[in-house]
Amino acid sequence: MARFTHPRLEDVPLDLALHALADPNRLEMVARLAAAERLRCSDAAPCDAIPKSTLSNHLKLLRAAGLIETTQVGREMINMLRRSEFDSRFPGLLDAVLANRPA
Amino acid sequence: MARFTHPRLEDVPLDLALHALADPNRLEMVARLAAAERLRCSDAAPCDAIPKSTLSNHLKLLRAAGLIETTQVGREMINMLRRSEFDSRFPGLLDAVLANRPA
DNA sequence: TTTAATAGTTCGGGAATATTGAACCTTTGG
DNA sequence: CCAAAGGTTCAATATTCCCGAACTATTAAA
Repeated sequence: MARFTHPRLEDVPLDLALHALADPNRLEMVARLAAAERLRCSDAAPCDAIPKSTLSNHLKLLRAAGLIETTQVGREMINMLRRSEFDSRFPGLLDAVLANRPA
Repeated sequence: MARFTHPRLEDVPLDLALHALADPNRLEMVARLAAAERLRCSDAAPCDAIPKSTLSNHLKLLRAAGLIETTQVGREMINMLRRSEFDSRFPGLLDAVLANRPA
């Protein structure tokens, strides 16, 4: 019954977006999603040491920040970056953040 | 005896910088500093409703993120943005954030 | 030279957030 | 139908944040 709610980008405040990106784990997840189009939750994980519930919570935050969209496919939750929408809302922001991400 | 410690920009992680910017009050303060060169703490405040101790704490965070430099002059603490240093460390980041700041 | 005011910092405790183990829900394979 | 896979939700713990009260340092006034 897991249905997700996605905000309209115009309703996402800058602070929320920045806060979502201001975490090493979430940023890594965003980077993976930026490189991969669509990923299951477990594949979007920044590492395997992170608990499932924490991962789920991070994804929820990224959704609330308008960064990702999640849809259920079978028993998997497929995540994808809302890149063009996010870029329209905050021009240049995601590029700048990703470009400055540590190697 | 208030002497402040400023990090080398190379020691500032991206997450810390983003976290510092991911707060409406602090972002407003950064914007004011970006427009004014040098400001006393009370003049850098985002509004007058904010308690002194909270303000002081915000400034401490901005310092730790390498965003501002504080020096004591008489009984005032003068703050200025470390713009060029920050820009060298995180190219395009501050510009992108400031450009997307709400009106 | 006291005294008082200005400009902030620091400390401590309550409020708000984050993390995560355990229990749970759904879908699919056998 | 039963068990496993893939996640979510809940609740308890841990962490972080906010702000009043007390404090420090510098300057102005008396």
